[in-house]
Amino acid sequence: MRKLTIKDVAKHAGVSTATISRVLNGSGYVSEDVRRRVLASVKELNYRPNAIARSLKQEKSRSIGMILPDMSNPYFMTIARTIQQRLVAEGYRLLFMDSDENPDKEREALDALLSNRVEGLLLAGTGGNKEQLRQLIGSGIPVVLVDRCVPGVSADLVMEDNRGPVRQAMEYLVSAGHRHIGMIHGPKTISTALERYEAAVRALQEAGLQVGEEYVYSGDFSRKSGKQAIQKLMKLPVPPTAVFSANNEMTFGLYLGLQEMGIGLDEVEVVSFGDLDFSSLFKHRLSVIMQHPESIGDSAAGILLDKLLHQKSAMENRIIIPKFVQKNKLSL
Amino acid sequence: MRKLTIKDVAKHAGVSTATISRVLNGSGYVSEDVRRRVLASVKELNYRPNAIARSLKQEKSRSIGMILPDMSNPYFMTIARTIQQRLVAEGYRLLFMDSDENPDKEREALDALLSNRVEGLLLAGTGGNKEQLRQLIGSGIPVVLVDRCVPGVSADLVMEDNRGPVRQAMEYLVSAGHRHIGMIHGPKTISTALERYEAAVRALQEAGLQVGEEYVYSGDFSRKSGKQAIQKLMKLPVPPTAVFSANNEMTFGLYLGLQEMGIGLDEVEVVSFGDLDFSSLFKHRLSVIMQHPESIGDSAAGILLDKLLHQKSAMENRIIIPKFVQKNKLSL
DNA sequence: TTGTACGCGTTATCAT
DNA sequence: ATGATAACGCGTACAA
Repeated sequence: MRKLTIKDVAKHAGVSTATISRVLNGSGYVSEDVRRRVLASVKELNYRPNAIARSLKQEKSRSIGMILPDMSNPYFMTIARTIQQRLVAEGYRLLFMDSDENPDKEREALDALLSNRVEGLLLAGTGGNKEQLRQLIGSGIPVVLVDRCVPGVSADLVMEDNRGPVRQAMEYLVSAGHRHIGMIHGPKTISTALERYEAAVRALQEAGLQVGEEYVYSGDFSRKSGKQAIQKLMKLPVPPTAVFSANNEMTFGLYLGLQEMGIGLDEVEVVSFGDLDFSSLFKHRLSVIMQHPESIGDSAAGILLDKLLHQKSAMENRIIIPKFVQKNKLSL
Repeated sequence: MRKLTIKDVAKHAGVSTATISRVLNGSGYVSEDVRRRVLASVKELNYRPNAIARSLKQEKSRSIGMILPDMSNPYFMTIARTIQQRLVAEGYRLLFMDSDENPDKEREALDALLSNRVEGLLLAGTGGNKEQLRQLIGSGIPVVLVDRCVPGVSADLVMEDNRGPVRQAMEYLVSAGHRHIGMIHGPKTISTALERYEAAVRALQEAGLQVGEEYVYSGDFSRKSGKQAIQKLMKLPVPPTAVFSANNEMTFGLYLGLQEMGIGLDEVEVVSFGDLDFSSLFKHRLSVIMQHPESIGDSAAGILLDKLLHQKSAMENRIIIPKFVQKNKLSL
């Protein structure tokens, strides 16, 4: 089966290529008679327009780039899913890449997307590649930062408030009587990690609690690092009675770690930024700062589409407020 | 910032466009002197070749399509992640779409991918769109079916053996003394669901057990349907003492359902096709048929790349054998 | 070693 | 209402 082009269809239908194009795009006038003949030929030959040629001619790729840090984190995948659906519904295709929290990979992804002339970019960044991002934004391509801001780069932004809920969570822990609170944080190059860290430390200080350095563990948002963290914390001379974990994956790791050490999962009071959707299945003393990935995705896609479809240019910052929920109060 | 083309670079470097192209693609001879000048110009202007034009000219899109049923199922996302990494490493880009187990969406995705002239396709199908798939394969585009075959469509295939492990699992349940075994299956249009179903029923029959219709629930591979299933099963006059669930998400739902009904999670012996990676955290009597999404992804990408890069044409069927593991024996 | 010019499959402009 | 044709940005055969 040879490569089928618009010319073949034109020949088959006995009209010019221009007419085929007009029928397929609904542009210009075409008599009902000819239209039917063309459509018949298209169907018979099973012709499908070449999107690449169309893109070149129109100087529009109809594609959007998205770079997320972790394709195996349900939080990001929910965002991805939401965005994907909205964009496809509007006739865009999504070029979706995974940076793996690695600025180098992120940079490569960025390069690839630019070569493909994406019309817009959605990014949950690693914190690096600031210069490229600035250039990119300067060049007029709409960029929407998702979940995380990139300090020094000003762009549209959809994220969740990190500070407020963390403060609330810490106040809860203190009021519950905890005096030794462990902290498992993410890489400080990532804005969400930094904000959660700062807010946590400040809230405790204001509550009159000193946070010993040995109670703070710097993880990398991975399950594995959460596990290592809790195992280190629980071996302290005075182990923490409560722990704050800065994301869902590390919290998961935390519980796996406790389990492995033979420590009851409900012996430690835990606050997690981000949900563990299976937590009702085991005994815990878990409170969660509930995130809203669907809202994030929806807002981000909405803002991007506004710029793409309606040339909106004002910059938007949408902050979604996560809710602090004591799951143990609900489920046990 | 205007749109930058190869001509601008040529002008800036004082050479012809052909030379620029040669430098950038490492094709043909270019003097070291000129090469340096060109690269300097490229960097200075921050020029990036237009992948769309390149694709058109070369009649190669350098992109691969992938359609998976569920972007929120960790099993599929692990496959996706693996494939994505391998393909990107070889210079391909991955157009990744989500069919949501819906043949209509799958069809749209297929159309979009064909319009984009993907050079290969990876598909975990819904079971529909057979005619299109046959055409597609006939047209010479390498297609690798992933995780699921599509009956009546012959193509390369990487999947896991469904029958063997299920038989093993059923024999285990029977030998453990269970006489009332519930079954939660997926849609029979999906090959994995059908195979698991048939194998389960046959194994029980051969063990001399009649499976009452009321013990069989037809789910849709979703968490929600697993929950509904168990809630129905446990309300039977004689509730099952063991349940077989045909995928990970339904097993998750199963436990959520038990939890909601106030039934101890370890009161029912469960066999799940596909792992629950958090199961060590709660009391269970769970056995798992462990799948190997990384192997699936790796093999699938490998086969596709062989065809793409080395024109291999022989058809391959790779069957991976999942291991039956009694998790309770390990973790409790 | 380098430059000229054509063509990839479309869409859009200008005739008719 | 329809057709001829230029142009989108690039790679490459051919010429020099």
